[in-house]
Amino acid sequence: MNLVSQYFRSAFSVDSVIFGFDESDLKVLLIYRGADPYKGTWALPGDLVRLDEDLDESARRVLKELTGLSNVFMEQIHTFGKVDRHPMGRVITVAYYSLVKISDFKINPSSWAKDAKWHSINKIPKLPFDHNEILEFAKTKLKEKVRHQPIGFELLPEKFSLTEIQHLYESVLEIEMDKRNFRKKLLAMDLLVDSGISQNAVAHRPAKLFSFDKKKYKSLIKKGFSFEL
Amino acid sequence: MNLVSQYFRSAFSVDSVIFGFDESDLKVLLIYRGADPYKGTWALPGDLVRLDEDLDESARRVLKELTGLSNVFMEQIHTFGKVDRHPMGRVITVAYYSLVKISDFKINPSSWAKDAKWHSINKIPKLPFDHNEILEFAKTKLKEKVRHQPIGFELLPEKFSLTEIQHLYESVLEIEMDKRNFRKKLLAMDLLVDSGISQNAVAHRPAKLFSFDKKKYKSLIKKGFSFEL
DNA sequence: GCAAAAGTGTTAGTCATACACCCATGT
DNA sequence: ACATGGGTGTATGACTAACACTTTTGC
Repeated sequence: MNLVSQYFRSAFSVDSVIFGFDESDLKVLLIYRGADPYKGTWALPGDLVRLDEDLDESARRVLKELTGLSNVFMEQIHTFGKVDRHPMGRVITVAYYSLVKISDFKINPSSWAKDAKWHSINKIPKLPFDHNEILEFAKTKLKEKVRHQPIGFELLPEKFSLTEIQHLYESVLEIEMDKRNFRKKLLAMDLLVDSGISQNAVAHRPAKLFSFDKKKYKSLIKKGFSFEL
Repeated sequence: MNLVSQYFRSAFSVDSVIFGFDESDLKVLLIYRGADPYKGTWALPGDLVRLDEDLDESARRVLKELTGLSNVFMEQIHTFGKVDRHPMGRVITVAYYSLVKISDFKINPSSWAKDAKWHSINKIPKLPFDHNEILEFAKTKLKEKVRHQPIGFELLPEKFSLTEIQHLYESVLEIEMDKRNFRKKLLAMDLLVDSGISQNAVAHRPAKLFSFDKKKYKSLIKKGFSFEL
């Protein structure tokens, strides 16, 4: 048996955990599978990697086909490679997660996805393949990352209130945080700019809206600053 | 073109960054390739994954073939999948790192490795494929991990002095640390047990030797303790 | 007795935590 | 006027960082 017949008989896929945040709730975008295997079940979006595309490219293609979005925070999580994880043959999958602003787009059903819906992170159904395991890895990775890099903002609209960002942290980390201490720490980093705008039409004192100063963050990084929340 | 002919024409490999520590120096085990491609160059040990083995199994097999060791700390780093990274076809590689005690074994040259040698982390030659990039990822991952989990001990003999473990941290993290503060913090965690033994035949005051109490660590973890250095 | 690394405490400053009331708006 | 969430400061304890001299051994 030569090398080609012995080894070059496998495939790899990418699967994406797409996180969004809405109404104080962390959400994940699941698709309703329109193709076998597991046609007709909720699953993570993903696809086989084409022979002529890089892994990261492939993950971005999947995201773009589904959401139309392309400049999005995305990172590799882990690769899952149990022998029998895929019913059609030896397929390992490289898992990615990405962070999107829910309000930025409408979902485009595609060839492999008949439908797609946001699912609250606490109400995830049983998923096919090893997708529940992948999702657990994604949550853990997001928890670690969000404390050491200012990626939470990727999930919020351009302008947001301090309470919104706090709720985001609380729901990602699954802990409660003290309002005064949270604000003190976050504002002390000097990475938020007061937009001068406030909420309106809310039945309480309107909150000031801030935005994240990406340029300032990058320049602070160069000076040795390290984000931590 | 059906699915099999279109996609099931690729392979995947595992590559291992095997770290060791000796004489105050972090080292990496490189092999001298005995097979094409890149026969006759230093490279990371690795092999194609067999169709009937899990990814992690495969990484452990590579390590065992080379060193004979099997109960070793090992963790996945990242998966590298540029289209043209391998000259023989579409091969993505899943990179792992492991931490071994250098004194525990002698290297076994194997089918794919004509020879193997420890290379100081600061003197790594140009490596084939994307192996230099993999090594950089491994270093970064190790730096992050060693601060949040007591894995440094995996690189030291059963019994070690406080100065040895400090040097290990210094060379992994590429920083200098204060002797008194380091000891205070480490001993305060109450994870080291004084073996009652000291160094001998050293031309200075002999150091006490300690060992790491794995059981105690596991029980503290359950109570919510989190390691941090 | 000299060289070499081991071992050991205190102080000052910074950071994390805990905590409660008044304010602005819509209904 | 009431309900709702927005906005703000202080005090205490914990942790971090900086720093220098004595001890034990081999040669």
